[in-house]
Formats: sequence, structure tokens, C-alpha cells
Amino acid sequence: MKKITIGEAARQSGVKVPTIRYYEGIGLLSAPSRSEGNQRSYEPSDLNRLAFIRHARELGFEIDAIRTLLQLQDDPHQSCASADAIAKARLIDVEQRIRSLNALKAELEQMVEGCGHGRVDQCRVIEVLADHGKCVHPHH
Amino acid sequence: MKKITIGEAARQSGVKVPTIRYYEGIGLLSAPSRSEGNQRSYEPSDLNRLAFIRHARELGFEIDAIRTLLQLQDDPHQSCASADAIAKARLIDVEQRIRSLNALKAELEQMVEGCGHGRVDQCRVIEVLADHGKCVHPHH
DNA sequence: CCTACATCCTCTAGCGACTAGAGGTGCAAG
DNA sequence: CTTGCACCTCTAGTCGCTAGAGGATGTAGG
Repeated sequence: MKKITIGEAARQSGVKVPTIRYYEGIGLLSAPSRSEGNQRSYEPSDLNRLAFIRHARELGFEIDAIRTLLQLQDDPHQSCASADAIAKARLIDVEQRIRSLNALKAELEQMVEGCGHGRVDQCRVIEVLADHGKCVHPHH
Repeated sequence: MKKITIGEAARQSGVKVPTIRYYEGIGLLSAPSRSEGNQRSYEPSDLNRLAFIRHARELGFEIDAIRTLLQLQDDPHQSCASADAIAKARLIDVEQRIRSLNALKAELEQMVEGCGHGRVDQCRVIEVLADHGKCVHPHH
């Protein structure tokens, strides 16, 4: 039940102070009450919200998606179809990113391996960059 | 040997017109000659440079790294050690990203699978977001 | 009570790598 | 000659913060 300063909230949630203020500014977090000296003072329940946001950001959800997820959390009677859809979209995105990063990895490995550590005119790194056709997988 | 308009250069290189102008603005691309009517007119050799940049961007190299790589390409007598270092750093970065995306993927899969498609109060997506402890891998 | 110092406040500007749009000019075809 | 697209410059917006200026507040020690 104890009120908490923004610094304390930052320490406990792992979200930095300016970021908390930023979240308030964009309406992701509702404005807390203030002390006599106009300093923000948070309820313990605000920490849950902050942790939720932080976790979602770590999982790569965009602010807008988090906004929706928070609204869903606030109204537990709603169907969870939209939460499901958001998570699925994120999953598809992550899978796509993994695929393309794996392709990049193969390309970069080829580059680095092929580098004879000599002069630039024999360097495979530069060569491949200059000529897309020299890529292992020409798809990107 | 034919001079080319910016639109044509964009079409042939796959780099958008405003992006080409942007690259010129930040000094990644040198300013081309101009037509009588003050329109940019590119040499075919500029297309190579544009292709190089595009390819490097696709591989995720940052503008500053590309700047260095272009300088190396321009002076083929230099040692390719820096090109090698840049590519290796990029490779390590990519590998790191793949690792963390794989962790995310596992997390998201758990969320989506656990979703009973009912109401929000039984939704695992929301639940996991709210409670980090419910993650499969609690490392992130 | 005074001072020192950390923490807080608001506000603006900056990051990277573009992208969008306003408002105007050039150029080629019909 | 007019239509209409492509070009020009310039500014501002995107996303998710982060940094810094300049000032107020809160707290602990002397």
C-alpha cells in the first residue's frame, strides 16, 4: 500500500525513469497521483503494469500492440482472440526474422571465411558486397 | 556510358529515389553532375556503388560501417583487416540476435499454444505477459 | 537552520535510417 | 500548348526511447 517514487518504481520494474515518464506521456501508463511537491507517487499496482509493459517490450511487441494487450487485461470478459492474434502475428514475425537472419549468417560466414587476410583487392567481403551474384543464396 | 536520371537509377538499383538523395545528403554517395535543368544525372558506375550500399544494408550493416567498407573498396591496396573485422562483428551480432529470437520464439509458441481461445481471464498470452515467472526460459 | 547532494520536475532536441508531404520546376508526348 | 509525370528543395514525421538544460524538491548530516 505504500506509495513509491518514480526512481523506486524504476528500480523495482527495471524500466528507466525517463522511459516511465515517456510511457505516461504517450498514454500507455495513466498519470499517477502527485506528492505535495509535484512528484509522481506510484501505487504498488502500477508496478504490475510496468512489469507487463517491460516484459512485452522484451518480447518485441510494439507499443500499439501493448496498448491493446493492456486494454484486454483490464477487461477480462473480452474474448482473448485479439490477444491471440497479436501474439501469433508476433510469432510469425519472429520466425520470419530468424529465417532471414540465418540466411545472413550463412552469407557473412562465407564472406569471413573467404577473406584471405590480405589486401582489399582479394577480399571476399568487399567482393561479395559489390556483386550480389556472388552470394551463396541469391534470394535476398 | 549513358547518363541516367535518379528515377532510372532507383529502378535499376532497387534503392528508392528519396533514399538515394538521402545517401547523397549524408555523404555516403558523392553528388552527381546535374542536367541543365538542375536534375541529377548519374554515371553507370554510380549504379555499382548504389548496389553495393543496398546489398550491405540488406545484410544489416550500419551506414557508418558501409562508409568504411566503401572507402576500403576505393583503395584496394589497403589491408582488408578492417573489412574482415566489420564483417565478423556483424556476424557475431547476427548470431546473438538469432539466439535471442529463438528464445522469444519458444516463449511465444508457449503463449499461443496455451491460449484456450476463450476469455481473457483464462488467456495464457496475457497471463504470461503479466507474470514473467511463467516464462519457459526465465532468462530475458 | 543550513548546506550538500541525490532525486525529482518540465521541456526540447537528438538518435538511425529513412519516409511523407508541401510547393515548385523540368521535360517529353500528344 | 497543354497535360501529366518526374524531378527539385525543404521541413517534419516515424519508432522508442535517450540526453541534456535548467530548475525544484526531499533528505541526511553538521
